[in-house]
Amino acid sequence: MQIRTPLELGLVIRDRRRKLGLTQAELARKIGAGRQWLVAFERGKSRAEIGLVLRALSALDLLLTIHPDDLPLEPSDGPIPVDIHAVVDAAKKARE
Amino acid sequence: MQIRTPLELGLVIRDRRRKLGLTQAELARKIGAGRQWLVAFERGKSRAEIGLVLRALSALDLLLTIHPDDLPLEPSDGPIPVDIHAVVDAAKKARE
DNA sequence: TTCAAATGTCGGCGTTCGCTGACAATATAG
DNA sequence: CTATATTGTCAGCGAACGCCGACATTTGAA
Repeated sequence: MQIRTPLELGLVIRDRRRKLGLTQAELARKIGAGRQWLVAFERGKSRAEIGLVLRALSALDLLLTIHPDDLPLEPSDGPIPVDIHAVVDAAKKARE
Repeated sequence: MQIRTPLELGLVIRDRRRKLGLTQAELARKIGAGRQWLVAFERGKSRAEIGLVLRALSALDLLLTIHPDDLPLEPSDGPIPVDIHAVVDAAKKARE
C-alpha cells in the first residue's frame, strides 16, 4: 500500500484496526493517545504528530518503508504525478 | 528502508536531501515549511505533523509504503510456492 | 425494532506547535 | 588561515495540538 496523504494513512490504520478486531478506544489506549485523537487521525487529520502515528503503526504490526521512486517496487501504472510545489504555493497564497 | 522512529525518519530525509544536493533552506521552501522545522525534524522531532512530513517525502521523490509484517515485501530469492487464489481472495475480503 | 456498543462531535484547558528574525556554531571553499 | 555558506539555537508570537468529559449519532446484534 502506497501512502501519499494523511487521509490514506488514516484509512489504512482504520482498516487494519478493524481487521484485528480492535475498537478505537482500545487502540488509542494501546498507543497512549486519546480516543478523539484516533477519531481525527483516521479521518485524515493532516497535523497529527508522527510520534503517535508511528506508535499506531507499531501497535497494529504494520511496517513502514521508504524508498526512492526511481527504484519502483511494482511497475506502476500508478499514482498521478502531482506538482507538489504548485500545490503548496497555492495553499500558502490562499492563507494570506 | 524500514522506519520505526521519528529519528530514523529524519535521518532518511536528511540523507536523501543531501544526495539530491539540496540545502535545508531549499527543501524547507519547497515543502512550504520553515527552515527551523526541518532542522528539528531531521533531528528526530517526535511531534512534527505528518502533513509536512509527507510533503517532504514527496518533494524528495521518496515513496512511503505500508504493509502488514506478516506479508513480506520482497520474496526472498528462490520461487516461493504461493496459492494465488487464496491470496486474491484474502485481498478481496480485506477491501470490504 | 430495540438497545447497547462504537463512533463522531463539542467546549474548555494547558501545552506545544511552526513561524519569523536574529545570532552562534560548524562546514566548506579559496 | 579567512571568508562564506550551511546548519543549529534562541525568544516571542498566534494558532492548533491532544487531552478530558459529556453528549449526539451511527452501527450491529438480539
